[in-house]
Amino acid sequence: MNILEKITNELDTFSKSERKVAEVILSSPNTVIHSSIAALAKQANISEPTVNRFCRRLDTKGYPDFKLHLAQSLANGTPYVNRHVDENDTAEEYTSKIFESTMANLELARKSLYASLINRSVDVLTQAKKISFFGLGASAIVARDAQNKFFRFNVPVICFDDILMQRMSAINSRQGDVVIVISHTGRTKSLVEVASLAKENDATVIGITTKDTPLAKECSIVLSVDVSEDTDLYMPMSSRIAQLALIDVLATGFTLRRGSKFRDNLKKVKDSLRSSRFERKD
Amino acid sequence: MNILEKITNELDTFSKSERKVAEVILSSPNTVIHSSIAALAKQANISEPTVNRFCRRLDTKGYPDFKLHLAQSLANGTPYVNRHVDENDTAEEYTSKIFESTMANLELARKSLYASLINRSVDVLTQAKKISFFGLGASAIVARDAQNKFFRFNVPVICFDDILMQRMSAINSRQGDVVIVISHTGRTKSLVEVASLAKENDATVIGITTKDTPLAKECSIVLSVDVSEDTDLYMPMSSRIAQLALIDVLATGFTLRRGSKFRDNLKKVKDSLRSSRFERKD
DNA sequence: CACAATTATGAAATAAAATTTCATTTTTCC
DNA sequence: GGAAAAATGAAATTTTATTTCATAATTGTG
Repeated sequence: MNILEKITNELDTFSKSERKVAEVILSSPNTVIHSSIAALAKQANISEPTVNRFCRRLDTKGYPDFKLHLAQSLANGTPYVNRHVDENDTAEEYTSKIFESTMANLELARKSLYASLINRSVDVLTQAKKISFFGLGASAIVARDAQNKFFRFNVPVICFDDILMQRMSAINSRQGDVVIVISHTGRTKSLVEVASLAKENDATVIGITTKDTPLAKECSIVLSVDVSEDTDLYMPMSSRIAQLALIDVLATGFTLRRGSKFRDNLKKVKDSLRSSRFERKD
Repeated sequence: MNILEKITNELDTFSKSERKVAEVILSSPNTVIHSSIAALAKQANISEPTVNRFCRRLDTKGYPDFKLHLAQSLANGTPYVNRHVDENDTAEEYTSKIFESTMANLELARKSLYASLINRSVDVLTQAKKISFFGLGASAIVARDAQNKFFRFNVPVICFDDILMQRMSAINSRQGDVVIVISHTGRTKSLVEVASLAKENDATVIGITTKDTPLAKECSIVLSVDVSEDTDLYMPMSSRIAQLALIDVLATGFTLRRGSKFRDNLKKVKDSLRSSRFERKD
């Protein structure tokens, strides 16, 4: 794990002096990697051994080793940590925080995905007689986006964002149909029922949700998209963004699997939109 | 520049002994970052001062500083660059590429946003009598998402994703209304017209689009979201994801501006959804 | 090819930095 | 309120890095 996140996470377990060090480090990690242990101790108004103990507490071998870890955390320019929006943030600050935590969440989401499951999902999607996307609330938007994407592939695709239509559609599904159910929480009752109904009617049910949830249990394939919990009131839901990225992945997998003849068709769809646009001059 | 690349590049300019150090470093950089200068000197069969001189030659302050640079080079195998999906990519590969280029695009988008314009947008949004979101195609999804978010704030908000309703709504707009027009290309004819109509009727028009486009010219405020061009057929549009992040930013700014009493209200909306969900056990 | 000039190298000395030890202070818990 | 435990820092020690300087290797010149 990123050592900066680790420090943030364990902030409560630190002693008073250790917290002082932690604060100095978090506020200007880029300075710290160029400071000696003495300089850092002075900045935090504590002694050198305390800094050393602090480093060991974080499972590093000592101060130099700690700096190495810190340097690695900072390698990507800006550390994509989940920083929380604060009441007194300027526009500049909350903009940065939101973009950064969105990126951090995408990183998290990617790590939680298994290539083999994506492969299987693409398999069943390319074989599907009909593809349905179901979502509610924020996830309804993801379902619509998916419909948009797969519609271009010229395959039978539907999308519903109301409970009744979803139920009816699920009941009418049959072997060879693929139903993709999208829900971040995986606990929305009606969606869990829809998944269950679709499964009873022999459709393949793919869940884009968090693992180990009631919804996940009803699915044939679970594509788990883990993002950090949005416990903070100010923090927007990054889950839908991670879900959209996953839709992109599935759509790309679909395109690749279908081969080159199919891709010519895709280009036609793109070109067909041209006349509705103003020409570019450049 | 990455220090490992730098070593490789300058390999010819090194002296005999320096090359020995370079080779040891290049062959197992991960060991080196945990070695002392003495250990490395011994491994390369040269003296400690030579290692030190080698480090300085590469514009680092000394051996410890050199290790820091090395650690950063090794930190993240792949930086968030825009890598293109290739026909022969495995699921693992295209998943990584898509997530990474999405992150790279978010980074780009963030850089193209001006805090002052976000501030002004939040200003007009908090003052607005009515807020309308208009988008077509992929941007329609963004508009819906925005409606979803702002609806929770208990303000009059509408969203249309068909041309006729957008036109009618634009014609009926008046002073104090805010119209947010979303379009990645900024060249969709009907949307440019809608923006123009809304402006004629004294609404404040905020464009979420690319700068210097026909649409941008019609807007009172342009929030430019630059992402790298999706010239590649396989590459999905990251623009909508950047737009969604921007919506998050606006919504957050809105919440912050409205103050604490308003936020209690937000919490109520969140809580009201609880009964539709399965309880968590943990 | 000799031989000065330049450059590269390493042994030893020095300096700097980090760590350990241990006494003192602070906190916690009965 | 006071003993036990934990936290902290001063000083000593150890480890690590750097500088100095003498020597070796290389280069260029006549």
